[in-house]
Amino acid sequence: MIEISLLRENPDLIKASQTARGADVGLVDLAADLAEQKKLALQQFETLRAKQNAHGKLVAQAPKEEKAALVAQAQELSADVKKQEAAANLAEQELMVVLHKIENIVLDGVPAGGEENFQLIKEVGSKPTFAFEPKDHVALGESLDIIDIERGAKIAGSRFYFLKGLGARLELAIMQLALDQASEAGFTALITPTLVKPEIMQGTGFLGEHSAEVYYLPADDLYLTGTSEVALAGYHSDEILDDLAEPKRYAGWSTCYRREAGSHGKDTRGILRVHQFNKLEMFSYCKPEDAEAEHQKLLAWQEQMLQKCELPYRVIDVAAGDLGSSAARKFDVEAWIPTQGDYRELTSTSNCTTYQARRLNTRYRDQDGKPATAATLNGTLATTRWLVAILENHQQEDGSVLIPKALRGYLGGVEKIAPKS
RNA sequence: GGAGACGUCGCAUAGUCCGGUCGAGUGCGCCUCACUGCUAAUGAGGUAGGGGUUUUAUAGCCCCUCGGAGGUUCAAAUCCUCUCGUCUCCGCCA
Repeated sequence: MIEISLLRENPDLIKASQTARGADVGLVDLAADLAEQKKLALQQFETLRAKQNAHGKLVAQAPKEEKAALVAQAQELSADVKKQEAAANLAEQELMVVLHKIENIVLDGVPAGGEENFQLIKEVGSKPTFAFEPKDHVALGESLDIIDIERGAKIAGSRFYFLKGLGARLELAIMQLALDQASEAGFTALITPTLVKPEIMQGTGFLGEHSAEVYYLPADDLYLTGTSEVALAGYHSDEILDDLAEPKRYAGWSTCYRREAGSHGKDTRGILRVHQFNKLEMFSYCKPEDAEAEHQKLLAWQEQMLQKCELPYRVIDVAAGDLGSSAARKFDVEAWIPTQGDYRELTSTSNCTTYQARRLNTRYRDQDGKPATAATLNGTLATTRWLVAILENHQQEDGSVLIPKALRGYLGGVEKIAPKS
């Protein structure tokens, strides 16, 4: 949610942002009008209520014989107050509906346009060259006997899979490596609930643009989360954090569930796009003025992980139209996938500035001890999808896959995964 | 699943039976000041959040919030309904 005062003070900034996103610019003037109406309605209500309160004190103190007359007056007042209160509430609701539709103000420097208008920031590492025909991760998973997609489909349907043997251990190794790195960097590990109540799903904004993506359990009125960001963002909701001199950093591990409703026919092969996977997510709460620096740090930590996994990658600055509504800027780190001849997203980090925290009412005490809205940022540090990049980039001519050195310690020293004979 | 108790301003509690003098007392914690070789102790004062409004500002005034949502009433922390959460006992079960 954007700041209401911004509607009055700098509507042009919001409009420019909506334009860059290709979002509805008309919402801005509409919201400004509604805000004004709400304010007037509220003031009228407050004036009447003040009268009613003052009168109520008279009633309370009046001697018995005068009470009946005073109560009769009070009854009239009460009716007016109720009417005006209802009007003020209605105005508030109308404002909120429109306000929630306005997306976060994109930061300076974010490229305008849609998905294809991203800006390339850098390319790191060298793409592998193969003297043989490289296999894709599905073929490797099968020949190494570490990914079983057929049986996944048998028991749960398409986009489900089993990780087996060293495949299962490799996934845990990636998670462990990421968790260790995060812990060293000062993150607090959190294993989060993956079922949440409607108001949390709503509050984190995932029932808006992503609602078709979300699994829902009607019998219990609970939602399955598609990322631990939901739980991590809700963690400090309705709280005032005492000390944000240093950002508060959490590393949330959870299984993630996604319906992939809008992606029929896309990435149908393998485990690139699945209904269930594991993810380690970084999440930072910080002062708004520290948010951009924190964003760079999250990005640096992500790159560090890619480098530990010895993967060639590029970093892109995602265009305004391709940002989530909460994000003011987003960087994706994409790994090279040899058999696709293209880069694919392994991590994504968003600076949500105060947008997300305002809606969830997460604040901190500034230098004067006054509460102010915090900024939130999130970024992936590891997911199941990393297996795809690791398997494909590190495959050898003999059909084996070399394990990146940084991961070997988590696999009991195993250096490579060899095909089943 | 059954029975019951509870949810109040950082923490602990009073207030709820019998509605108005309660936006709310006390203790602890914390902050400021005084006293004091230092610390401790003691004394005085302060100590929730949001919104609006007046003012150069300090500050003041008004409105809302006693887990949440409704309702009754001229008036609700207090009465009623629902809901969420916590705890205890019983049952059942990974």
